[in-house]
Amino acid sequence: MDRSAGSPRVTAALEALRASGERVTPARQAVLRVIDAADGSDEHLSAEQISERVTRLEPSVHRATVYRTLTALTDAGVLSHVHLGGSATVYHLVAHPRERAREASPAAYGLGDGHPHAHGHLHVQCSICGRVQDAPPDVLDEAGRQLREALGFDLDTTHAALLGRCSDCAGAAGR
Amino acid sequence: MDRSAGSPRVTAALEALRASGERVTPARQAVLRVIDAADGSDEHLSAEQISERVTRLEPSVHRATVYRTLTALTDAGVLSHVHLGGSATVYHLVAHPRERAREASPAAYGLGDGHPHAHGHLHVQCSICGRVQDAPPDVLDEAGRQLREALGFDLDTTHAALLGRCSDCAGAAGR
DNA sequence: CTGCCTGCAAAGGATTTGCACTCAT
DNA sequence: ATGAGTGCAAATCCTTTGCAGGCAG
Repeated sequence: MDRSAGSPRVTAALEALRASGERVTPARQAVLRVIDAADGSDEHLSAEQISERVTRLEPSVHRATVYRTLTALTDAGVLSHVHLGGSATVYHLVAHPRERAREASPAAYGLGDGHPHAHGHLHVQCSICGRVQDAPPDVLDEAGRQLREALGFDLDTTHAALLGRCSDCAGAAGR
Repeated sequence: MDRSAGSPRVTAALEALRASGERVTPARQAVLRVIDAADGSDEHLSAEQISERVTRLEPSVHRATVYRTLTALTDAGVLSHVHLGGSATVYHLVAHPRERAREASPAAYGLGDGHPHAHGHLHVQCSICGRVQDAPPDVLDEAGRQLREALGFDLDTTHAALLGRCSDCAGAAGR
C-alpha cells in the first residue's frame, strides 16, 4: 500500500524477501523500515529497541513477532546481526541483498548464523558509553592474517564488535 | 584447611583476595579452584558452568553466591572475564594478581568493568563449535593502531573474543 | 563480637514457544 | 483456500536482589 516510505533499500530487501519465498507482511515491512531508518542515522538497534520502534510504527505488531521476524529476515539473508561484547545483538540491513544466506549450518554450539563470510563492515563499541561505530573493514586484515598463520583460525571480522573506548570517552573519563 | 589442592595460582589468588580486604570463604575457594582447573585444561567457563562445577565440588554453595563471587573476585582483580560474541561471558584467573582493579568506573552503559587496559591474553572463538582459544596478544596491535588513527578509538584487545572458525571447523565444514 | 558473605526465594529482563486465528499469496 | 505468519500468554533462561542468619577476621 505505502511503499512510498522512500527507501530503496527497504524495497530491495522486500523483493529479496519475496524471492526467498518468504511473505511480505506489515510486521516485516515495519521491521525493515525501522532498521533502515536506524542504519541511515548510524544507529545500531537491538531486538528490543527494534521491537519498541516497530510498536510505535505499527502498534499491533507483537514483540514476539519482531523476534521471529528478525530471525526470518536474517535467515533470508536480508538482515545481518553483530554481537556486541557484553550487551545485546544489533541488526542492520545487508548491503547486498543479493548475497543470499547459505543453508544455515545448524552450528552445534548455538552460535550458528549461516553467514560464513558476510562481508559487512566492522564495528567497534565503546565500553563506557556503549556507542557503536563503523570502522574501516581492512583494520583487521593483519590480525586475520596472523591468526590464520598462528592458529589456522579463519577470522570473521564482521560478526562481533571490538570493544574499547571511543574518542569522546577516552579523552574525557579515560586517563 | 585444605590448601593442599595444589595450585599455586589459587593460593596466590586467595592471598591477593585477602590483601584486597575481601574474605576468604569456602565458596570463593571453590570458585577459584574450579576456574583454575579449567584454565589448566584450556577451558573457558561461563558463570553457569562454573556454578555447576562448584556445586559439584561444594554442594552447599548456591548459584547466586557464585554470581556474586565472580563479581567480587573480578572487582578484586583476581579474575578477569571475556565476552564471547553471541554466547556467555567466560572467566579466568588474572595472570598477575598484582594488577589490582582500578576504581570501577560505573560506566553508564552497563558495560563497565574497571579493567581499562587489562593486559590479559586475546581470545578467539569458533562460531561453529564454540571452542575458545587463546591467541598471541600482539595480533591486534596493528588494528589498535589503525583504529586509534582513524577514529581515535582506544581498542581493548582482551575484553571480547574475536569470532571466526577454528582450524578444525574451517577445514571440515568450512568450504 | 561485627559486619561481610551466604542461602533461599522471589523478582527481573530478554527471548522463545504452543496454540488458535488471520491474512498474504 | 491454505498454510505461513501473527498475537497472546505462558514458559524458559540467565542473572540480580532482599532478607535473615552464619562465619571469617
